[in-house]
Amino acid sequence: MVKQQVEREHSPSMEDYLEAIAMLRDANKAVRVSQISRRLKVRMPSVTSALERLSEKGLVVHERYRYVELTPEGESVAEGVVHRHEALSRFFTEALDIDRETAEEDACKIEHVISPLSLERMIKFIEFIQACPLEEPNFPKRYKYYLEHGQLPEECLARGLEKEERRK
Amino acid sequence: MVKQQVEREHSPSMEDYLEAIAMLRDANKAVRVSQISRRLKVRMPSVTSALERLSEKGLVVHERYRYVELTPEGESVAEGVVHRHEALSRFFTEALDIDRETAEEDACKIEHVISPLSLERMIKFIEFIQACPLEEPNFPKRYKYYLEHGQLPEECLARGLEKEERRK
DNA sequence: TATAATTGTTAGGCAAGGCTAACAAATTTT
DNA sequence: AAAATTTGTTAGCCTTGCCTAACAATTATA
Repeated sequence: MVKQQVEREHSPSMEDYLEAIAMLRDANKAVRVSQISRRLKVRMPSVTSALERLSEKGLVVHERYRYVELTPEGESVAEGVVHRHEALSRFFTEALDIDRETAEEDACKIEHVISPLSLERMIKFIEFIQACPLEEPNFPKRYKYYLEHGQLPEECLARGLEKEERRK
Repeated sequence: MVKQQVEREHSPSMEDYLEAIAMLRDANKAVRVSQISRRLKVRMPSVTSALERLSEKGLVVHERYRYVELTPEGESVAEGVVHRHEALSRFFTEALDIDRETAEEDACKIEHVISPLSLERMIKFIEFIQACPLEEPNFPKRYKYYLEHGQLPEECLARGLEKEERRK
């Protein structure tokens, strides 16, 4: 069986534009070039030319000097990006206990390249650790202890010692 | 306090070249343009021009028609990339139980964009789950059960049921 | 060693995606 | 409504990073 890399449909840059447009619209209603420009920290001419490329692909509708809208197709691409972003961001904050800012930055980059499988596993991972609180000092707590103190908490060490005992 | 994104020193493409050169050298000794070309699946002229850019940055040494070598600086950049790649790949396979092929692909992409903090946390995460085997049906096992069966294993469900009981 | 095959380079093209400068439309202010 | 401000576009430039075609050097083979 031949490895067939599924070529990404849209570039990171294009995905960023679509995501920004979707989020501005959700927050503001009408989306303007200047807002996209500020949000993505690129100059307005860059936005204009990006919108041209997105129009050609049928992902946005944009008439000169007017508001920007997503086509249904663009909408669904944007939705996918936002979904990946949110899952990643949750995974970083909730599973790895990373600060929100770093989590957001990493999500912004990784959302463009992660495979569907890895994403799904991260989502399942969070579901799992939230649904399976076997002990009171449960998984996330023990993990955080390890992060803070650089060594395992009592209940883990106890086990480890037992093993060493046996070895002696 | 202003957010100061640490601008990545080298592009994903440049990092890929450095990584490939380091790995070919470790496997083969002398590194040739054709090998890099095959490994990265780009044509030879692309390699030639990439090597030119890398030379300008002082990361490789390459005389026309001769072998390719890393400078100490290029060496250390390559080392960083390889390190990130390996940590990511381990995290995907060992923590998320993803197949090696997908793990490698994702590592190849994410190694260029992940923050030092997130990487460090993934490494710590693996250390932790390997060092803290609190129960025999321990974390990785329970997680895999959840992946396979779509529901929590016995020992987790028992707990959940208790709670539901209390609610009634 | 002459020839063939392989390897590598040069030249030149192209798309993406950013930028500035200059201008034009739209909107706001007076 | 005229002037000023803001917003958006056009034109044109630049870099990265890939490509093909043609040629040149190197290496292997007859």
